[in-house]
Amino acid sequence: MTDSNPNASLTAPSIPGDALPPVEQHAQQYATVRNAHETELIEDYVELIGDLLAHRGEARAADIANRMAVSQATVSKMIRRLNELELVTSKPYRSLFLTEAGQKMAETSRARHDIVLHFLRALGVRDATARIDAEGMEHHVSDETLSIMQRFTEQQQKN
Amino acid sequence: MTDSNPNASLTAPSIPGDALPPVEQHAQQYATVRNAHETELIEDYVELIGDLLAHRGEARAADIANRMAVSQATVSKMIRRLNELELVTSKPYRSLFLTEAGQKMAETSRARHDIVLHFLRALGVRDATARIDAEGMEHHVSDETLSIMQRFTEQQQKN
DNA sequence: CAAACAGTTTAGCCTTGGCTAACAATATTG
DNA sequence: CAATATTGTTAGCCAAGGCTAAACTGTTTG
Repeated sequence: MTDSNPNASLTAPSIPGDALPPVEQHAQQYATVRNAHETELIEDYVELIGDLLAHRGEARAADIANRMAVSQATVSKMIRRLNELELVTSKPYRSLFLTEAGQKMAETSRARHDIVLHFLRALGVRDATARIDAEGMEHHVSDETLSIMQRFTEQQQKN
Repeated sequence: MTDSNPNASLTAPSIPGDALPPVEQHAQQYATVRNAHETELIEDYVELIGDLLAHRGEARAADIANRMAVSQATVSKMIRRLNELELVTSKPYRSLFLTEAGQKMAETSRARHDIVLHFLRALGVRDATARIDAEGMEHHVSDETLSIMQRFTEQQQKN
C-alpha cells in the first residue's frame, strides 16, 4: 500500500488546505507538461521561421542558429525533422519556407506568444523580463488561461 | 551577411511595432528557456519528494512513479541522479529523504509553485486548469514576475 | 575566373529521460 | 513460514537535442 494511506496523519500532521491532489489528477499534470515539451521546440523553430519570413523575407539556417544561440549543425538537423513533419519546405542551400501546416502553427504560436507577452507587460513586468518569461511560459498556458489573460490585458488598456 | 539586412524593408514590408528583438536579446531568451529545461525535471522530482514527505511521512519510488505517470525504472534511474547531485539520500528498498540542499530546493520550488497557482486562481482560472498550467509555468517565471504575481494575489484577496 | 569566405550539410559523438523485460528484495497473508 | 504480491533495481534499448570537425556548395571579390 503506497498511496492513499489512511494512517498518514499519524506520521505527518496534515497540512490544512494544502493536500496533495488525487493521484490521477497529479499524474495528468505531469503528463501534460511532458507532452508540451515534445512540441515546444518544434513550435519555437516554426514560430521563428515565420517571424523571419515576415520581417526579413527569408529564413536562413544561419539566422536561426544566431537567434537561438545554437550551432548551425543543430539547426540543420532540426530542419530535417521539420521537413519530415511537413512543416517547412527547403531546398539545399536555400531559404526555408513554411507549408500550410507550418504557417498555421506559426500563427497560432505567434498569437499565443503575443497574448502572454502583452499580458505580462500589462501586469507591470519590465519588457526584457516579460520577453524571457513569455518565451518559456507560452507553451504551458492553456486556452482557458490564455483567454483570461487576453481579457485582462484589454481591460487594463481601457484604464 | 545574414542578419541585420538593410534591404529587409524592400522584400518584406516592415510590420510596425512588432519588430524582431535584437539578436543578442533574442538568443538570451532561448538560452534561458533551454537552461530552465535542464533543471526543471530535477526540481519537479525534489518538490514532489518534499511534498510526499510532508504529507505522507515517506516518499517511495512507487508513489513517485504513480504520481508522475512514469515507469518505476525511470524513477529508479532518476533517483540515482538525485543521489549523485546530493539532493536526496536513499538506502535501497527504503524511503527517500532530502539532503539539506534538497530541502532548500524543495522549499523554493514549492513556494514558487504556490505563488503561480494562487495567482492563476486569483486571476479567475478554474482550479484543475490552474494546477496544470502552474506545473508547466513555474520553471519559467522570473523572480520579478513572481513577486508581481504575489502582490496581485494579495491585492485580489483584500477585495 | 580563381581564391577566399560564408553558409550548409553530414558524420559521429554525448547526455537526458523515456521505455520493457528480467531479476532481486521486502512485505503480506493463507 | 512458505507462497504470493508488491516494490525496487539493473540491463539494454530508443529518440531528442545538443556539440565539434570536416566536407561541400554558393557567393563575392581581387
